[in-house]
Amino acid sequence: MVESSRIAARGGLRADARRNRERVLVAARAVFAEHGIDAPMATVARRAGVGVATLYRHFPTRDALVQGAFAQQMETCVRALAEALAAPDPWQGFQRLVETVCALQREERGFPAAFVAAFPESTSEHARSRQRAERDFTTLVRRAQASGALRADFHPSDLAMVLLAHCALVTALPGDGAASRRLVAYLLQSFRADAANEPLPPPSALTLRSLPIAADDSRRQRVPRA
Amino acid sequence: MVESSRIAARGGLRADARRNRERVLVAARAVFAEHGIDAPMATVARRAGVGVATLYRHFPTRDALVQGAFAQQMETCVRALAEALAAPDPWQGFQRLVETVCALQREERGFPAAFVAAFPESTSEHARSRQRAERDFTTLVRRAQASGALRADFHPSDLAMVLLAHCALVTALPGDGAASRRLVAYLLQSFRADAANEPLPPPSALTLRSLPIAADDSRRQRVPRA
DNA sequence: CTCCAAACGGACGATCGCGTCCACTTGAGA
DNA sequence: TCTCAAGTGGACGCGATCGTCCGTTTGGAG
Repeated sequence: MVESSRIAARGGLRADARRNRERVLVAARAVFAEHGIDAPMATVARRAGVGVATLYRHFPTRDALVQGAFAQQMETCVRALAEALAAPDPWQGFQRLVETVCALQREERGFPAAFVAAFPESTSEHARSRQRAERDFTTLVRRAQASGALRADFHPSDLAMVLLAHCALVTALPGDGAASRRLVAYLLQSFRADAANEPLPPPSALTLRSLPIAADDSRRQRVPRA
Repeated sequence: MVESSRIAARGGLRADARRNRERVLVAARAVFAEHGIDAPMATVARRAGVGVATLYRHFPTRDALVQGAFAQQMETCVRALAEALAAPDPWQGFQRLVETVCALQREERGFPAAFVAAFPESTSEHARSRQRAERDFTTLVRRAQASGALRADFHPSDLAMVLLAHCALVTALPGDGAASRRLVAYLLQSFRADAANEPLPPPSALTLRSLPIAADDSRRQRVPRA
């Protein structure tokens, strides 16, 4: 009884199973960072030192694996949003939020694609947390606009736009933080109210939910010109 | 003699070969637009009503096909640059250039990826025209900065940054011109000198040449949650 | 220590895209 | 019309990835 509850408490998995699961997650992060989230499952398995079957038992689909691998980063994003909302100056909060998320995308290679790709899918749990994130972000935007720092015509959907564009930059240019940082800086400046000298085209219907499987980064190889 | 020169004048191809070549190009544009530039060669062949062998004879590699399919758009880009240089107001020229190229990426789906992907490769001819494009663009930037409209810390490499980011947006959101237009508007505003209220991080080493195989858009499919 | 269900690993059949090869067709010069 | 090189099409062999199946191993309860 004591023993069995100890197992249940640790996820109902046998000790070796738990260990393997963890190994797989570590390997997945490494492989995804190196080869993109479309890397062969077998590669992840080999790197983890387990058989494919083991991998598939723990994560039946590639998406499950991706989700597992980057759960921590997602968590960080959620936390960043909470912090942004709690910040005394809403513009500061907004700016920090964008910078934090983009920095995360920059640092954890493979994550950006995962981040963008993760949204469309809907576990009821995920759907709810996503909805909450959107609502919170909208609140943040409104506050920042009310404070006069964020331009009035900024639309919450612009966040998805930024993240998508930024994701591509990071994915396409592994290791080039410079471009990423610069893009973010440009955009943040144009989001300030005092830069709003000209009207914008209408916002897109883009939402964090419901959207785009984005730029994956399968490193395409040039065919050597014969 | 008259006959043979007629053939030579039309590319040295037999009438049916020429016809097929054209069909392939049309099919390629359609297929690339629909499935991304990584679509199976066989799909293009089928759509063109041709055998694979025929396709491969005309275009030995996928890159050759991509290049052929979007040659016209590339041409348009080059022309746009020339026009921008010729414009009386360099800022106007700059702005129109960015808008034109982005519009092109928006309209001809599949082209953005082709555009970005096309640069790294170097036929001597291509290399030269690329170099020229970069030199011309740099000139344009300098003039626009001298006129006082373009912020002084804008760096020519920022163009590549914009195109890359924009490419991802267009590719990921087929049919959503809104996001694309909005991103371009935001960025153009932040490029204006009068928006340069805060310093930027240093520019990346990013060049049009020598760079990134970008976001392809192989439509990844959600695995239906069982 | 014994036992068995949980966990494991890797072989395997299936699918897919690539690019070549070769036997057949056809355009066009004579 | 005749002829043949140019052009064509599709079958084929190769290699990669997927996801499953099944015989073997092992954790841990009794």
